[in-house]
Amino acid sequence: MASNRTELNQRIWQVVTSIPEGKVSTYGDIARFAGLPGAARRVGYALRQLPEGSKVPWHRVINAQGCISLPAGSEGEYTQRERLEAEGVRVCGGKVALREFGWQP
DNA sequence: TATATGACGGACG
DNA sequence: GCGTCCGCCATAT
Repeated sequence: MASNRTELNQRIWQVVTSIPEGKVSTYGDIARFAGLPGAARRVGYALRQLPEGSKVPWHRVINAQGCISLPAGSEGEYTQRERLEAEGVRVCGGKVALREFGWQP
C-alpha cells in the first residue's frame, strides 16, 4: 500500500483532471468528489505539490467565493487567470461566475 | 505526542 | 457586502 498522501493526491488530481475545459470547480466540491468532504484545505495542499508540466488543469480550481486563492500579483495567480480566460471563462474583478462556469458532475 | 501551518468553508456580527 | 472567528483534514517540525 502506498502512503495515504500519494493516494489522496492521485485521487484529487484525478478529480481535477475530470473538469471539462471552460468549466471551473471549487476546493470544497473537489474534496467532496474525492471522498473527503470538508477537506478543502487538503485539496489546496495537494495542488501546491503539483510539479510544473503536470497535466493537471489546476487553474480550473478556485475557492467557493469564485476567486483565485493564490496571492494577487503572484505568478501563479496571473497564469491561472490567463488560462481561464483562454478557455472562455470570464474573470470579472478577479472573480468567476460559478453560476455559469461552475462544473457539476 | 503536541503545536503550527495551509492555493478552504461556513457561520456570525 | 465585509471583516472576524471557528472547524475541517493532512502534513511538517
